[in-house]
Amino acid sequence: MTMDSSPRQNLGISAYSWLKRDITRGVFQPGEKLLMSRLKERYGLGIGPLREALSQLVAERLVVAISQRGYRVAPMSLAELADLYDARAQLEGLILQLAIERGDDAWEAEILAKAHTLSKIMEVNSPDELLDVWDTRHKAFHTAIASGCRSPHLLQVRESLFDQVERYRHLWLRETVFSEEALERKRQEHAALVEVILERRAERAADMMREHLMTPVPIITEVMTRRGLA
Amino acid sequence: MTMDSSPRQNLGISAYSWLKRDITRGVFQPGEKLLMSRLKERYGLGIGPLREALSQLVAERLVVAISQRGYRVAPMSLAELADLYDARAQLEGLILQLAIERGDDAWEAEILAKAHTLSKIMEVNSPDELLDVWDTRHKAFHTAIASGCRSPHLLQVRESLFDQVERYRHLWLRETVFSEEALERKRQEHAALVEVILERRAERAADMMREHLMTPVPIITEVMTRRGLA
DNA sequence: ACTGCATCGAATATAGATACTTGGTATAAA
DNA sequence: TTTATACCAAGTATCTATATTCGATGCAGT
Repeated sequence: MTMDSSPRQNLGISAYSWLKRDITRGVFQPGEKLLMSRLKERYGLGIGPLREALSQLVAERLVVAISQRGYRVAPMSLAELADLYDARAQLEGLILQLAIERGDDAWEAEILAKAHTLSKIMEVNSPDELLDVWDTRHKAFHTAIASGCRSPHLLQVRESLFDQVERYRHLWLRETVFSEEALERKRQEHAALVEVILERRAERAADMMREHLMTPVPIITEVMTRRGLA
Repeated sequence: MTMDSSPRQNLGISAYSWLKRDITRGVFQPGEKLLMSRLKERYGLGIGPLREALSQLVAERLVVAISQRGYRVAPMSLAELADLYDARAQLEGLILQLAIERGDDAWEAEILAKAHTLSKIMEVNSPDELLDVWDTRHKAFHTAIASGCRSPHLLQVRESLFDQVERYRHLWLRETVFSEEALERKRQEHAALVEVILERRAERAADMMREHLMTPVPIITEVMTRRGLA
């Protein structure tokens, strides 16, 4: 049988996924030194694959390498928060304008589908499950909108900024998802966004998108200050 | 003496620079398999540092990794050429609009300085030197314009697309720099661009920038077709 | 001609050797 | 007495070399 269930994934690639997840989830603090001995123990891997994974994360700016002095988790700061969200909002605005120019009927349908799935979340057992489900569907909704631009490379660049922002966004998620009031506001913003998009009002839609994406900034600033991360 | 002149750069980082250079310069063909034995021999390094360098290049999409089957140079295609240049033109347009909103007097001065340096190239000994000098100054000119957006992360994303496009751009360079006619046209486009930027006409400037950045596409398409790279 | 087996080559991982940095302590000078 | 510097020891990153595993190719046998 050639249908082997184990495609034998390269250990470096697995190490990459696990490390990325642990960094964005805050298992490793910003600025923290990533000791090879610790990582070896935690993931049960040799140094080689770990160095490979770390090299990739350096390229994605989630980890910084200091020559001959090992690796550290990239630091977080209020300045980076502001710039990262601004850059992302501007880029997403551009992508949305292009999507409105270039998107077809299937694109519109996909947006409506994802918006519906997002707005109707029920039957969740635990708060953590709510967070996971809402987050997944929220991402899917925004990705559906962006995909209309039909440019793989713009979408790739969008992904890259998204990965960098994820650590900050994670701080915001807990504050938002567990507040019925905040959740309701998001619901309204999304509905308004969909409406303007379907009317193909590019300029207005881009403005709304930029504004929508900037709303978490004050909240995250507050959380970071409170926790002394700034 | 603590002033050691050798900061003892990690071999992985050097390997990264050399490999990147050799890939963008076409020493390794698109799609070509990167044999560890070959690389070891060529750069005089062990496998470890090479794997590190390759991992970073994978994150930058210049190399693709096939699990358990080593690494290959990322393929080139007409489809990627078109999308890459489109994405870059759109992004650069956005950045220019922001730069015109946000740039100060020092920014304007820097643009004028770089434009002047670019337009007055003389005293070159060889054609290859002309290519190098012109390319360096051309990049500096465009970077000076972009830097006005004051967003490190947008500039970082711009760099990333630029690195990906460099292989294609290199094909175009030889066709343009060695033609006095093409060079003169570029000179005029740059002058017109500077004029509109200094007048702070954001919309018009962005349009011109997008158009300016798309001009190499037909030429590169022609070269690729001629050489059977498509 | 096709299938199964063996051999070869390449990628991957681990383990060990080397060289660097860092923190502490002791000594000397102010 | 205090401060600064130099030296020493422990820990850590980095590299090279070796072993293992996986895939591919060629040959032989049916």
